[in-house]
Amino acid sequence: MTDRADAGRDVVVRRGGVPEATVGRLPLYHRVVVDLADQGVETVSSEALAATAGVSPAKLRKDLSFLGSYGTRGVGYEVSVLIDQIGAELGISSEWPVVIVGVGHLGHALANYGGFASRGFRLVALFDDAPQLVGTEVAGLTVRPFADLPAVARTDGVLIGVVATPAPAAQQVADALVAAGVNSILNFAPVVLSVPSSVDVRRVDLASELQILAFHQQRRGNDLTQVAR
Amino acid sequence: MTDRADAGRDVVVRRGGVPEATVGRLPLYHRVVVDLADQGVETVSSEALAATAGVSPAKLRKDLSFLGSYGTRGVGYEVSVLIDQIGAELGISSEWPVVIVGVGHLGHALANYGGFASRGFRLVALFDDAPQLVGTEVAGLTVRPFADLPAVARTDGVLIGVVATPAPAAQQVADALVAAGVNSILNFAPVVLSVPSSVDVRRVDLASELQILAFHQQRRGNDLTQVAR
DNA sequence: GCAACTTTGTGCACTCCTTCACAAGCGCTT
DNA sequence: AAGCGCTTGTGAAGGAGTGCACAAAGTTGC
Repeated sequence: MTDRADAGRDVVVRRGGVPEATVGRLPLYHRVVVDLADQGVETVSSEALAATAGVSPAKLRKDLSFLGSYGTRGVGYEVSVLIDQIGAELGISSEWPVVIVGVGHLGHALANYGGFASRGFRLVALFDDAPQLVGTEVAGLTVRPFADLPAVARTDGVLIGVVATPAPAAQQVADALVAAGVNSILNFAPVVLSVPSSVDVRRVDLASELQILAFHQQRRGNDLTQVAR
Repeated sequence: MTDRADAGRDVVVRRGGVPEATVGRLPLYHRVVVDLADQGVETVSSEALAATAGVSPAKLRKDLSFLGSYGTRGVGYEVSVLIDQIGAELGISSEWPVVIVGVGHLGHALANYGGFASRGFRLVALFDDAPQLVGTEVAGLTVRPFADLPAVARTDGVLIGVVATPAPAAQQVADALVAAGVNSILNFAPVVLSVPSSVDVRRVDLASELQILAFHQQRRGNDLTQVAR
């Protein structure tokens, strides 16, 4: 009866086995501990850190435990150790070359975002085909025509690309990125990109976020009218 | 937080009980079915719709089933019905007034985002205290000093606000929004906002998204070196 | 050097979400 | 009008994520 009951699948995944939900919170934790370090804090308890990050202490401890045991019982976590360990897990030690396609307002905003270098990213190129943009300088980089993508991607080994174009252009931009060897895409265009399964796409969509807020707002409103007679 | 012992634990939550994970996907579904309607498609199966939205058919059907039974067995879903039902669930019939605080590149990009009206939102004001911005016109609206917020919020009944300021200003902007009666905040500043528990905050953070991509990229690379000997 | 105190790390139970598999139901064809 | 093929809707199972509670392990004070 117990033919394959002992198959080692029930074991909690260890090396490299950080749960997805935890991965999603690591950048937040990283930001918070860096801020603490800037404020001169050297040691922090899970309770204080959790409060700052807006999560529960138990969740925070469990998340950190996936990276190893870097806390000191009775004391807390050393901030510098957390920065190093979370950073290592996120690959901040490496320097990922990144390109942005689309230099409208959004592309401008992203290019001028100050936190690239300190988080392990290096912005290597901006692409846009609008004639009035090509050749201009944005955030210290010269805007290049999109046709230059393959060359840049090959030279710099770009694996991560940001799509900040209008919706109609997004799919063919994504296709070109994939063809150029990019296999992680951050998509700000309000479309669902169709890419090979080997490519990882994350979608950031203003309207979706607003609609989720509105949904909760509406539900709250309904509850209130019910509760408040 | 609230102790509601009588909450239907055995019974499947019914009226207004759409699971959070489903809520997060409804805007995506809505966008996809609207696109289909624009293309002249009148009927769609869960399989086709799921493929277009990038989710599994079973998940899609279960998600839609929380809104009611609006499909026809053997045929599929009528696109126009889905638009109406998902729209109703998301509160698109109402028109939520929204304000944006911070009119840098990001604020510009958000203000010029075309999809507000068609998704149940109405952008009622832009705020920024930079002297060179106040009084200028952006996306058909005149940029106003942040001090005008309370008046606008009261007049238009604003419940949803977008924070597109630099990090240092975000917290006090959030405080002012809350004081003005806004209780849903979409925060693009890379900080954790501290707000009363009655206020709903969603955070959109470029760096976090990139870091999650980088994490997977790194893991993929490690796997490859391991697998490929 | 020991006891009291503090805080981590984690097993366990529980809830939430996803996937599977199939009966129920609808339209089309013959 | 009856059967056949297709697709929805949904119970049930499985898996992932969260919260609880406490033992383990470190520090401080005496």
